[in-house]
Amino acid sequence: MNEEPDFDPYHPDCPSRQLVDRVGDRWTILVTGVLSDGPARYGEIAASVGGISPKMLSHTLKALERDGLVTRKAYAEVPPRVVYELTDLGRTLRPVLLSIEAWARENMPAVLSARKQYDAS
Amino acid sequence: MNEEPDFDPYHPDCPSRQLVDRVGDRWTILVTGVLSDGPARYGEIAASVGGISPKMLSHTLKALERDGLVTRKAYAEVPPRVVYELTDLGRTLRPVLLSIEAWARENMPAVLSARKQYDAS
DNA sequence: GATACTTACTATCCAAATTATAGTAAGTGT
DNA sequence: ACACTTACTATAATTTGGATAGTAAGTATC
Repeated sequence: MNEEPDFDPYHPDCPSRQLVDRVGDRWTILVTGVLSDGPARYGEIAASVGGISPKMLSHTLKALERDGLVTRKAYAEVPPRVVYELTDLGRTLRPVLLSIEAWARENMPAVLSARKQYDAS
Repeated sequence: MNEEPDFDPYHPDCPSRQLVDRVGDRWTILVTGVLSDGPARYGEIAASVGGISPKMLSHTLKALERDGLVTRKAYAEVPPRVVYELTDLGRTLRPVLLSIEAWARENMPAVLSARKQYDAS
C-alpha cells in the first residue's frame, strides 16, 4: 500500500526529465567518462575532452557537483589546483555512460554506411 | 596486424563524437524509448513525448532515419499516415537508452536531496 | 459547393543556449 | 619588473531550440 514516487521522464514537468537532459548531454557523457578513470584536475579534463570551452566545462562540472555526482576539491595554492572526482552516486552512472561511448565506437561503421546510403538518395 | 578503425569520441573531429551527440540527446533518448515499445505514428510519438515541438520531432526522426536507426513508412492516404519503427541497428540502442531512463528514475531521490543540500549553501 | 476536419509535417520568428575569445587573480621564478 | 602558471569568469557572436501558424489534400458536413 506504499505509493511509489513514480518518476516519469516522458512528462516534461517531472524532475526526472531534467535528469535525462543532464545525463543525456554530450559534455556530461564525456566529462564523466574522463572521471571514470579516476580523479582529474580541471586542466586535465579540458585536455582530455577535445573541443570543450572553459565555460561549458565549468558549467558542466558545477551541475554535476550540484547533483551530487562529482566532488570538487580546491587547494589554496598558486597556481591554483582543483581536483574533481566521481562520488559513489556518480560512479553508478559509469556503466550507463560508458555503454553509450562503447555503442558509439562499435556501431560507427554501420551508421556511417547508413548515412552514405541515405545521402545518396 | 590488422589495424582497427579506433573511433574516439573524445576527439572533436571524430565522427563518433557526432554519434555521442546524437545518442546523448534528450529527444533521441525519449523518442527511441517510445519506439522501443513498437512502431508508432508521428502523432503517437508526439503525444507520448511530452513537450516536444513538431520541428524537433521531425528533425530527430530524420536524423535517426539517416543514421539507419529508424525506418519511415508513409502511406499515401488522406489524412496522411506515417509509421516509424526501430531498425535492427536501432534496437541495439535500446538497452543503452533504457538504462539512462532507468538510472534517471532510480536515482532521482538521491539527486534531489543532493541538490537541496547544495542549494542550501 | 463552400467550409470544416484530419494528419504530418514545414516556415517563421524570437528566446535561449553555446562557442570563441579575452581577461582576472596571485604567488613564484628569472 | 615581467613572465608564467592554473582555474576559471565576462563578453560578444553564433547556433540551436521553442512557440506558433500555415500547407496539402481528400472526405464528411451543411
